[in-house]
Amino acid sequence: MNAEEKDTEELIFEAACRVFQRKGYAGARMQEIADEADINKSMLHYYYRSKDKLFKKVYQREIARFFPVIFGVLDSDIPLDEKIEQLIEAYYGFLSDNPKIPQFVIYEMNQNPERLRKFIQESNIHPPRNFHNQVKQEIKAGRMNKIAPEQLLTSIVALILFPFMAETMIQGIFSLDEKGYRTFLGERKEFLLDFILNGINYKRQ
Amino acid sequence: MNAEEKDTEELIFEAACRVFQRKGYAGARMQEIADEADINKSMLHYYYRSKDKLFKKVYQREIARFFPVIFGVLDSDIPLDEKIEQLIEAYYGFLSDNPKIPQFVIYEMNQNPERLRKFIQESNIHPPRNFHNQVKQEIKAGRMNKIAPEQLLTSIVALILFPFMAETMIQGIFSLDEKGYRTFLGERKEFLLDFILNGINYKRQ
DNA sequence: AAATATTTTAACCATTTAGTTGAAATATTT
DNA sequence: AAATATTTCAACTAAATGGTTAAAATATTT
Repeated sequence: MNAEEKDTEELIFEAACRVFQRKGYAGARMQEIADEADINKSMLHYYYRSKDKLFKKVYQREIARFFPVIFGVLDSDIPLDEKIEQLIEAYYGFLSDNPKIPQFVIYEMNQNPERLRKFIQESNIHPPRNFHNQVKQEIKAGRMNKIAPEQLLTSIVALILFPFMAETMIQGIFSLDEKGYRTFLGERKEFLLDFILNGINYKRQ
Repeated sequence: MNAEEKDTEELIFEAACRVFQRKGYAGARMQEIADEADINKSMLHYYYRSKDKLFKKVYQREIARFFPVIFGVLDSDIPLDEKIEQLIEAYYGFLSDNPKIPQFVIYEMNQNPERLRKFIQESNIHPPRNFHNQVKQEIKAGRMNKIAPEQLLTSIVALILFPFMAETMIQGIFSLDEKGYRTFLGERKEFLLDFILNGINYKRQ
C-alpha cells in the first residue's frame, strides 16, 4: 500500500462516519456510503459485513471522541474558572471540525440507551468526581453560589453544544445565512465564559 | 360518532405523533403507527394517503406547538426578569407533557432545512423584535451586561431544552435512573432563573 | 329500510434496500 | 512468475416496507 493514500477500509469508514452523521442510522443508505467513499457496494460488505456492524464501529468511535473532550479537562487540577475556559476552548476546537457530532451522538444514544450503558461500562467513563469535589470546595470557600455540580456541568455543556445541534432553528429564528451563523458562533465563544462565571457568581482566588 | 371517543382520523394522528417523535421520519414504520393506533394499516392510507403526507402534518403540528411557547412570552410587555421566569415556566410546563418534542423538531429541521424555511415564511414566526429592543434598552440603562440579544435568547433556550434532548447522556454520565432524572429536572427549574439573571448581571428595577 | 361511511381482513403489488455472488480485472506480495 | 489480495462490475436474492385492492362486516346517517 502506498503510504500517501489511505487504504480502502479506512476510506469506507470515514465515508460511513460522514453519512451516518448526516442521516442517522435509519436514514443512511449503504449505497450512499459506497458513493461517498467512491467505491462499490461490494466493498462495504467485504470489509464490514453488515450495516449494523459498520454503524456500531462508527458510533463507538464517535462517542469515544466525544466524551474525552470534556472528561480530559474535567479531571485536570486547575482552578475552576480556567477549567471552564478550557472546556469551552476544547469543545469549540473539536466542534468546528466536527459540527454534526453532538446531534448524531445524542440522537443515537436516545434511540438505543442500552447500547450507551454497555459502552459506558466497558469504557472508563465515570461521574466526574474531581469536578464535583472542586465545585463543592469552591462553594464552601464562598467563591461561588451554592449550585449542584451536575447542574453546572449540564449548563456548560448545553450552552456549548446546543447551537451546533440547533443550527437550522437558530438560523431560521434570527434570519441568518451560513456566514452570519459562523459569526454568531464565533461571538458566542467570547460570550460564554463571562456568562457562566457570572451565572455562578464566581470570585477569582 | 360518539362524543366520548375520538374519531379514527384523530387517533391515527396522535399515534403518528408518538411514533414519529420516538423514531424520527426515517426510523418510523407505517405498521408501527397502525399498531400504536390499534387499527390496521389500510386505515392509514384511507385517511392520510402516504407516509410523507402524514409526516408533514405531524411535523407542522409539532413546530406549530413548539415555537409559540417562546414567542408568546417574548412579545409580551413585562420586565426582563419576569419574562425569563415566564419563559422557563412556560417551557417546563410544555415539556413535561411533551419531553420528546425538542429532539424531534430540531432533528427533523436539520434533516430538511428547506421545509423549515417554507414553514417560517408561511407562518407568522419572526425575529423577536420586542425582546431584542428590550434587551438593548436594559443594557443602555445599565441594568445588565452588554450582551447580544441573540446570544441571550439562545442561551436561555439551550439551558431549558438541552436536558430534554440529552436525557440518555446525562443519565449515563451521572449514573441516574428514571426517578433520579426527574429529580434532576425539577431541581434544574429552580436553578435556572438565578443562573441566567446572574449570567447577564441583571439588576432589578 | 336504504344508502352511505367506516373498519376489518387478508392477500397482494411495487419499490427500496441490505446483502450475495461469481467472474473478470487489477494490484500486491511472495 | 506465481500466488494472493483487492477492486470492479453487474446481475442477483431476500427481506422490509410503503402502498393497493376488493370483498365482507359493521356502524352511521338519511
